[in-house]
Amino acid sequence: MSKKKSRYAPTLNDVARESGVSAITVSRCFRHPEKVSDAVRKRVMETVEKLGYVPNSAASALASRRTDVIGLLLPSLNNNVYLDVVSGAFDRAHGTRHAIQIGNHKYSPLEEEKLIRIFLQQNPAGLIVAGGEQTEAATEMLREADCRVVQIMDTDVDPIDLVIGLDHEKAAAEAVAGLQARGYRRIGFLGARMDTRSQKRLAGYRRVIGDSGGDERIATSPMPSSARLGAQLLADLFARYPDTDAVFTNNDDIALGAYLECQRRAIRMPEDFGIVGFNDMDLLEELNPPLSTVRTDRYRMGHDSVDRLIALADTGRPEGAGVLDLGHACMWRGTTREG
Amino acid sequence: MSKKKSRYAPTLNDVARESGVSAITVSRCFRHPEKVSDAVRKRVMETVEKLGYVPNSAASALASRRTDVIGLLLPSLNNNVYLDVVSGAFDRAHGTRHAIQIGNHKYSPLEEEKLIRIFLQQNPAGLIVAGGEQTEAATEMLREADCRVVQIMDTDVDPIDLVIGLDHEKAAAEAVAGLQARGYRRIGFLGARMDTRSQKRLAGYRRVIGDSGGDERIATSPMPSSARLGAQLLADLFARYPDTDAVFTNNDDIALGAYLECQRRAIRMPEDFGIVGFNDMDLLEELNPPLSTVRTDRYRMGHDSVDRLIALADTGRPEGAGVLDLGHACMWRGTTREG
DNA sequence: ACGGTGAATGATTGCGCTGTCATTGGCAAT
DNA sequence: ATTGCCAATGACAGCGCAATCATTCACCGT
Repeated sequence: MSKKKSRYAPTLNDVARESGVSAITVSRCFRHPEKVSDAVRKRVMETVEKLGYVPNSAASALASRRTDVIGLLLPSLNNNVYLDVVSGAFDRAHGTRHAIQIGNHKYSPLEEEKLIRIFLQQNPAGLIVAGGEQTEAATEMLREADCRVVQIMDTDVDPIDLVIGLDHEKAAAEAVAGLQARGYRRIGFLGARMDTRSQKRLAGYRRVIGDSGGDERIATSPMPSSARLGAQLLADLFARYPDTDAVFTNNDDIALGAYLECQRRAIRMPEDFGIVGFNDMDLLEELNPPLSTVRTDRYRMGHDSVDRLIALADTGRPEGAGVLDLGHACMWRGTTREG
Repeated sequence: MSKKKSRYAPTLNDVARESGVSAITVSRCFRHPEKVSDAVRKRVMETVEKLGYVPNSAASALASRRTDVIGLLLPSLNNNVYLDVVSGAFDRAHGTRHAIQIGNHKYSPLEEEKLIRIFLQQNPAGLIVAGGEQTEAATEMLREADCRVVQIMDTDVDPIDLVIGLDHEKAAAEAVAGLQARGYRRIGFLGARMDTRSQKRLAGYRRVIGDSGGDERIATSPMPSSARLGAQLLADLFARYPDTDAVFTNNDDIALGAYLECQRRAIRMPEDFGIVGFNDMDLLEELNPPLSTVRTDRYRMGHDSVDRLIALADTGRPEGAGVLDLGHACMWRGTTREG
């Protein structure tokens, strides 16, 4: 297995010499094509094609003190929710000069702070953070950073530049109110991995239950979400509140667990028991009956974040601040009665 | 929203001055710590900590003509299978100086070739490809590359350096033979997105069916996998072969679709019908009955690939060639009869 | 005809780091 | 004591590119 040293890689200078212009003009053809005459640009690009020139991103980054990297900091990679964000981000970046660099801090604020520091040191074109519970220092770094920052997932955070997400409390409240409107009266909440967003969903649940004068019935766990855990949580809830007639859950994994536990106990859905999940994972629409849930647009969060960052990088306009609420949609399907 | 220019970022020279050594010694503390005396290294590292120094990867890459980036080229990001690979890769890279850079070519060999070219231009520490059907040019580039290449997913590819995967045909054959051993006699195959690996699974099915003198019953689609499609494929199969008594599927999404279609038709599993999926997605073990499937270790493929690449990068040893078969495990659960 | 104007292009310089040598000094073998 | 050797450290140059400023030249109005 002999690895040859890679073939000679052409540089800017090679392209410049070959096309009879100076190196900087070739550079401009890539970074500021509008500043080069059509004739020259055409000639240069042909040479680029001919030699198979690919810009050296390290040299470019060093000279310009910025990169075309967009950082994407996520709390987990074991979760379909973030896969969708990643997918959207990559789709948007595809074909542009921008690269997505993922960081996974595993729900650790300290780890996140470290990653932010490392990412910022590279002068990224932008940073997308799905935090919510950053350390003080992390927030400060993001605020001071000389790149744009998009905070995704939630809308009720303190905005740095741009926020793209949804209001989890509101979405949860709507789901719970929807259960009430469908005649369910003793509604419980199941939640795992109670991160900030789950807390917000719980708050939404509490608000609606409180407003209607009902009793809270809550089963949560700090463990990561899984269908198995969802089943356990429902069992817990039944043990404490046997007359519970519906649950709103933290997410679809937990909802699936509850759903299957109901099947095992031969509890009829939606007649005798209602379930509403959160996120709307594709698979669960196919169940019999299909799962009612709250749809969120994670793909678009990833996609639009990158879209905005690219737009800002290209135009340089400082515009773009604010909060973009992607909203949600309650999908009333087979695990809840007709409204 | 005023973005200050980022605070002054310390450089190697700052650390060097502050700790009373030369810049190159500081550099060595990071790249070749064994070449620096303990006393000096300790002092330097304290200064690094104090100043919050983070190496500039662009400068490092430019000067050394190599990066600590490990490329991970995948055919899809909409698929749990690859999420697991990504997850394993990131977990292993976490805390090392290595970064994982993902590329998504969406099952397009031409796109893959382009990505390989771009990635190689950066002098990555290593490249992980989940291909199987690269273009001629792509294969050639990988062969000539002066970084290590790990081919994952399959074992029956032409090895460049290291191959980490499993034998899909064998795994499929075992699953189908297992169905036969459990008394199923008219076994069908359901498959979506018939990429090379799916083709291999189909080949395994065909071999076993052929060897046992049975008739092939195959329903496939070029569409991406989904539970919905799985249900359709099973319906197709029943339309053509009403007496089919079991199916082996391409993957778990399709299996779930078939499973749910059986539920809708009130076909009893495992008594009257058997289903075996492929991949062993966590969720499906929780169903009632739990899905029988073929477990594959995608997480470990990602994890071990990065592990090997890091080991090779650190030691520089040219060792490491060969094929690492991670194997598979048939999980006989509730959708198949006892053996 | 003339200077003014602006678009197109070029020359120079340095980004922060590491490869490659060179240098120092301590220590063992003779 | 002298030599040779090796571990520890340093000086210097240059990686490939883009920011900055300088230059050229066509074209305009007067």
